[in-house]
Amino acid sequence: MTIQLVTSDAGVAGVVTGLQAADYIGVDCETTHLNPRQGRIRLLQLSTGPETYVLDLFNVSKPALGPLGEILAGDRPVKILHNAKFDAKMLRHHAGIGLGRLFDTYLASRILGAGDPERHHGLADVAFRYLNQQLDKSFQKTDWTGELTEGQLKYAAADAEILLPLRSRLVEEIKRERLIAASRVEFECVVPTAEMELTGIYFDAGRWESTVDDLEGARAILELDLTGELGLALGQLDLFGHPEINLNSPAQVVDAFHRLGIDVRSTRESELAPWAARSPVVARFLEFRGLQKLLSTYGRPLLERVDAETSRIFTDFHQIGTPTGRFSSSEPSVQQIPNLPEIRRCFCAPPGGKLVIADYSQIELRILADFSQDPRMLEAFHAGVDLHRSTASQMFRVPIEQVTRDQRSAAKQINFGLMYGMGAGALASRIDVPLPEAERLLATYFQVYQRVAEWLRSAADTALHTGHIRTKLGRVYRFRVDHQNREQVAMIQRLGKNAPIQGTSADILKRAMRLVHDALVGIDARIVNCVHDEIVVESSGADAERTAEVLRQGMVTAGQEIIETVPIEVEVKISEDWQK
DNA sequence: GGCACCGGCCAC
DNA sequence: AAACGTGGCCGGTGCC
Repeated sequence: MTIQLVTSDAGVAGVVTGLQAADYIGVDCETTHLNPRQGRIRLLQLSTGPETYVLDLFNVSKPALGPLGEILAGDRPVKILHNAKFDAKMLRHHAGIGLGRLFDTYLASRILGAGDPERHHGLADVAFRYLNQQLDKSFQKTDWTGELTEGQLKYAAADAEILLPLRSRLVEEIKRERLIAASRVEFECVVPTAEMELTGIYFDAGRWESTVDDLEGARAILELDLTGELGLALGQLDLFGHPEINLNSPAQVVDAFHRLGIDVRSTRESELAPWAARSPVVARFLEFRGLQKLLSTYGRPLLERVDAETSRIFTDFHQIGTPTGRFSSSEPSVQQIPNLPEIRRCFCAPPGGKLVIADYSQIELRILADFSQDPRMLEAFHAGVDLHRSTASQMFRVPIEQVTRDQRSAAKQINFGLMYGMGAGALASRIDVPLPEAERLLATYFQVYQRVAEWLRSAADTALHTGHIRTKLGRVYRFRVDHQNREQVAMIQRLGKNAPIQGTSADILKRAMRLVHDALVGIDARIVNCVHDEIVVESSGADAERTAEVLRQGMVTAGQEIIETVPIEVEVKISEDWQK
């Protein structure tokens, strides 16, 4: 292979010529920082295999990259990258370049890894696993701002060059494991995810600050009160002779409760809740803990995440964040923001804009209906009736309009719980009935939905006996089964039921992300968040209605592509802020 | 001081 | 006691 170093605008034409005939090109960036807003691209490496071009972007101007941008944005040649989200963000932010058709060796490796937590997926790990080749990553964290060394250039070129043979090997594996459809959806979701991260979520810090002040005031009063009462019970005094206790220490709090005759084993809410009715101190403690959770996790930490210039929060989305295929998000996680109006309303559109919020209606139960082909469940969804009400009506043999609130609630608990592999014991405690009653309810449920019962059984069996499950798209989750370990066997049986459903839901959301992203071209709108069955788009006020229609259409289409026998419903709302 | 673990709890 | 799946994050605790 040869390396061609390009250090001026004049050199770009030669690169374009060299790349045009290629079917595949390896693409990689070296940057001065991992965060696109804090660092720049130093090197852009492009490899056809025999030829590797290394462009020094400190010395090549953005306009000169135009023709190269067209190659990168197109469908051919296919771009091969390792963790393309990173390069996509850098190229979009600093060079205004979008990525077209791509193959991501990182995501491919994760898909093939099928959730194995032992496997690592850095480029060197993947190159070693699939090509048996040692890759030197010691230059990765060197200083990319100054005069570049021969070693740095060779390292940079090698990273791009290896992507071509790596793709070939990974494609063989993907075909062998029948993971083509899942890979395609993942690859096509990279650019929407990258752009969502770059956009960030607008946040009203002023509003949140005043809410935090109020909550802190309320917490301070409770803290004073509880420290007095519980600290006194403990008999602990500080230097000034005042009662002392750490309310954040479950051990100390349990101890204090014991001394007050409150016989609890832990301080978790479900344990304390029954006492709260009789004991004001327990009630106040629970109130304190609620505020403490809110403030410690979301209060100041959220404010510190707000970018001062843009008033936006930039989070990391992990496209394959879980073995089932779901996204996860971190620093901060925007998938676990409490569903409280005073918090959610701070995630809003910038002045003059709108948030368009769309979520799938009961997508996991629809997936269960599709997998099981249960005639009664299918019929309920086709008729468009309230599924939980319909379930209750059939279980309790009452007309649908006579279903009581408790009956519907019990049916709902079962509908949801069974997808997680819930047993009679868990059901009994959730709906507060004796165990035999819960067992009877489950038996009745399975008489109504016989095919659901069969599917759940066979899903658990498949997991246990084949050691893997697949989603509708064919994504695989593999587990090691130790048949001697009873707890683990039970766990795998529950996973066998849940993972295909949860994973299929993730498949659908990712497909939707791509369809929506593409359909929003030309509309003043961009995706700002996604939460498992929900996509949030920020738009201008003028384009909100169009955005809503595009969003609904994209999500429905994605759902219909992947589950064909159950209607898909998407609820869409236009709002100033992130409220349901 | 950093790391791992735990109890606890937020989202879907 | 734990109890139905997937994550991330907090403060406390104990270890090196």
